[in-house]
Amino acid sequence: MRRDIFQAIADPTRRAILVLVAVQAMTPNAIAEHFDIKRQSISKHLRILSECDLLVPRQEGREIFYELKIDKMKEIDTWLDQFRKIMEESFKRLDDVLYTIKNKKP
Amino acid sequence: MRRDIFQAIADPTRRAILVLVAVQAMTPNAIAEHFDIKRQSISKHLRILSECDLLVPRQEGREIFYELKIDKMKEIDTWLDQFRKIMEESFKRLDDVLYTIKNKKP
DNA sequence: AAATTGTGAAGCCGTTCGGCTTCACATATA
DNA sequence: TATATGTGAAGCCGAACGGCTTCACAATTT
Repeated sequence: MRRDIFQAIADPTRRAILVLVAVQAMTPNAIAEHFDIKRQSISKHLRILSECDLLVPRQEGREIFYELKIDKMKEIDTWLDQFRKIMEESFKRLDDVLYTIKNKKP
Repeated sequence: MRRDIFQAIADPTRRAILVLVAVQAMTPNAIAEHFDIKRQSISKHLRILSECDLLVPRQEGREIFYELKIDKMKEIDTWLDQFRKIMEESFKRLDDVLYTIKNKKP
């Protein structure tokens, strides 16, 4: 089964859960109250998010609080870095071109 | 049909296509040569990426070059911003707590 | 005009996904 | 002990996905 962060955040419900939990760790029931979805379905999402290490469960008596692992979110940022670098290179090449044109002009 | 950037980048092949095209605009055939996948399947991915405005086709004679629209990638970055802000707030609150503890110590 | 090449669209098939319902188990409360 | 509550797991179903094959069309080349 495909299980990576990108597949995990592909679902809008899961993205909403992440935002919710980012503010404050919550139990499955508390999370479900914010959606028009049954608790069991939320649990499925929580399992996927946990398997991807985006969430980590913390037992407290008979309740389980799900907490965001912000470090894992950085992996997305790291992936975006590729494009920042590539674009940076492009602009640099463009600058070179412009520089060459400018210096050829006189 | 679900069609947003997050669903688009959920597929590893599509992520690879984006990286490839980021460096240099390419035709479907040229892209397909980098994968062990039929050209037609690549075309499907290109259609999805185009529908999400991550790529834009540029006709040149009978060839079509697909180009990255870097601006669209920024939407992912914008989404990540939520978490940066939330985390910032958390640290600020933590700082407040530490500051209070420190000042109560006299 | 005829043949070749680049591309997209349609349809098929097996797999995955997202929701639901039902059941099982562990913890807390009476 | 008996009951209520919080949670996860399994199974079902319809929809979507990712790959494939085949076909159709437009632009180029001969």
